[in-house]
Amino acid sequence: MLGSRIMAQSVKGMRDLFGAELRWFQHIEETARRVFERHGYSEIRTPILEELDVFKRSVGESSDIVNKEMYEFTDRGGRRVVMRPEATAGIVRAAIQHKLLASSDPVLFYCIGPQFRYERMQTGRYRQFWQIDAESLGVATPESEAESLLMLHSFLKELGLRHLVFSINSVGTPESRPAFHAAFRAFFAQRENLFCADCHRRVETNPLRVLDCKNETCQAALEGHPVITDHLDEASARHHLRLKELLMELGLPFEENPRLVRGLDYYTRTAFEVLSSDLGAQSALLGGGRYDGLVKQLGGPEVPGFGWAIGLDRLAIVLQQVRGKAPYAPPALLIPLGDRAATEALKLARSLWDAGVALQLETRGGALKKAMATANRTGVETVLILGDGELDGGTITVKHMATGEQEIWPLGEVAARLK
RNA sequence: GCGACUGUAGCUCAGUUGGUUAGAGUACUGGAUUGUGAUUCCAGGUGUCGUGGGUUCGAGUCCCAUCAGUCGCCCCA
Repeated sequence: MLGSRIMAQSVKGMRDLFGAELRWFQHIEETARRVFERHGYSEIRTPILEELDVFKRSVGESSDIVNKEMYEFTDRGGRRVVMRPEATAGIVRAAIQHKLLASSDPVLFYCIGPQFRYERMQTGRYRQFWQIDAESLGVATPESEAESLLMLHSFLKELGLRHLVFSINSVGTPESRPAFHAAFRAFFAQRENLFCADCHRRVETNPLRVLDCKNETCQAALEGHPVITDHLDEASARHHLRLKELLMELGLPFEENPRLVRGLDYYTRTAFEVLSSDLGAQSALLGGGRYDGLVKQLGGPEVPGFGWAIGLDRLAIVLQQVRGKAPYAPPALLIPLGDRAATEALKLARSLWDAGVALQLETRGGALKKAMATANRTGVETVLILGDGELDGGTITVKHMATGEQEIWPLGEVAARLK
């Protein structure tokens, strides 16, 4: 008894989803499935646990995720395993394992599920968080990126989000990046005293990361910095130009952000993000990009890929801000009065359920007043009352909670009229 | 990993330089209405004051630790 209070506590950063918030999650997931299937994507569900190397070789050994944020342990068989911190690596691993990339056919997958990162909690940031992920493997064209972004756009549009702007950039290729690094380091050296300690570290390990330092002084010091897109190889430059042309052609709202870089090492060429001001410091609502070297790095053929991930927890917060309550109304409530009606209500409910009608049954057997109060509180729109009078007449009393109006329906018409 | 703040009824919160028996609204239960919901009226439980120590004659209040939450840094979804 003393201990039970302490036990009834979820692990730090892990939460239970239910009620209004879960309604939003469900609505988001249903919308995602509908839109993605319409685009020819199919679902994949990969394991929570992956071999440590899957993430070391993809996300990058220098990244914070791999260095200090992974739930990593040795299982009973002595395997080094990790609870996935992101979805892409596992999906690519699966595609390789099942030889899905053997032909030149594109592989279009989406994946909805929890991810795990051991981090300090903040608004919209949990240690178990949920992502919706879409990956397009096997196509290198800007057209495939436009298609993916178009799908993302209709997904967000159907959720009721407006005024979202895609922020895009190109981070080049591993071959072309050294040219930019050299130019950037030269720029940095001229004014290195203006940058913070973190940036001095970053300029050595990953110069791109200096560009998105949150420090205002550093951002000011970056004025006039060399732009990555000026140092691209010719093919990457054409690719970038073509994508922008397509986005304009399609009327997709975007802005070029030469300081946009991504935290995962595997991105090549196109990188993009969508931010939201409703998320406090955790402004990133979604992000993604191209990863042409990843499949090979994970032991597969040389196959390109493009994908993105959106945070469900954060998306739910934004939707709550702009749309309020989740689009959900509980089904009609059937209230029996008296012992005879209690039996008949179960029979009636069964026939309605069998006919596909959504219905809740009041089984507490208390006063009508109490049942009505519950119905009112939980937002029930229609109440069906079944008492001796109704049973004798083969009817049922129907009350519409919003207006308070009541009417009498023949029992035989209930199924049809409720549908 | 670092910093700031918070923790009192199921929920939202009061609670005076430390002072007796811990409060309001809402929700809950019963009644005015034994077949009608936000309303009104009356009556009533609301609780180990996050947890464990310490200071004190005395701690919801002060100190320490710990757990949890919120918000930043870092990083990302």
